[in-house]
Amino acid sequence: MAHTLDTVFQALADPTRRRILTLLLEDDMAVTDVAEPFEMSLAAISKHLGVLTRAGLIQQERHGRVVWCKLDPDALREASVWMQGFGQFEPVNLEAFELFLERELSGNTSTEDAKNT
Amino acid sequence: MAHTLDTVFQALADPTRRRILTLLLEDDMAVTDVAEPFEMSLAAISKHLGVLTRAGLIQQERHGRVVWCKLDPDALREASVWMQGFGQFEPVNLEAFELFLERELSGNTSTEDAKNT
DNA sequence: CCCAAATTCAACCGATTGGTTGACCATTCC
DNA sequence: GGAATGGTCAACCAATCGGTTGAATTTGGG
Repeated sequence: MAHTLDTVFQALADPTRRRILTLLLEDDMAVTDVAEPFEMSLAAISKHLGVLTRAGLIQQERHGRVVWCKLDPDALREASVWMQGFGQFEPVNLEAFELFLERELSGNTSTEDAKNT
Repeated sequence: MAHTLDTVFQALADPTRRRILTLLLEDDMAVTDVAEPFEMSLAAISKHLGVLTRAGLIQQERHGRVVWCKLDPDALREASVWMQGFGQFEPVNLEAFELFLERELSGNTSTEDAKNT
C-alpha cells in the first residue's frame, strides 16, 4: 500500500513511462494498444505498466484477456503537493542567501571558520 | 536546459535527497553541515549533492574551502508544470504540504534513525 | 612551512534498472 | 478441440545507483 514518494518519482523519472501517462491522459487503453507506438517489446511495456501501477499512477483492470489501463492521478497529486511546497518557500530562501552573503562579508565564523581575506 | 525531467524526477526519487532539500529549505548550508544529520559518509552526501546540482534543484558555490548549497526551485517548478498537465487536481494547499513535511521530518523514512546516541 | 579542515576523486561492491528473448497462461473464436 | 490473441513470467544482460573506504586536493591557520 501507500505508494511512497520514492516510487512515484522513480516512476516519473523514465521518459517512456511519462509518455505512457500522456497516452492514457487521452483515453483508457489495453496493454497492447499502449505498447503500439513504442519501439520496444510488449514485455518491456508490461513492465513499465507494472511500475506505474505499483506507484499508484495508473490502475489496471482485467476484462477477459484484455487488461485495461487507466490514469489514476492520486499519487501524482501527492507528489505535486510535495513539490509545490518548495516554490512557496522561495522568498524565504532568498533571504537566507542574503544572510549568507552578509555572513561572508563580515567574516563571521558562526557555522564554519570561513574567514575571507 | 541542462536538467531534463528525467534528471529532476530521478533526483527526487531518493529519500535522502528529498530530506536534503527540506534541510536547505530552512537555510543555506555547507556540505559538512548538510551531511551532519545523516548516518552515511560525507562522500555519499557529496554525491547526492552532485545529483541535486546536476538536476538543477540546488546550486553550489565555493567560498574558500567551504561549498555552500542553496535551494534552486527552478527545476522543481519545471517538473511541477509538467505534472499539472495531468489533470485538474485540486489546487495545492499549503496545509497539506506542511503536514507532509512534518511527517517526513518526524516519522522519517526509517532508513535511518539513532541520530543521537 | 606544515598541519588540519572541507570536499572531492577513484576504485570497488551489491542491488536495481531497463531492456531482450522465449516459454507460459488465459481467453476467444472457428 | 485447437489455434490465434493478449499479457505476464523467467532468465539473462549491460548499465546505473547508492553506498563504502582511502587517497588526493585545496584552503586556512598557527
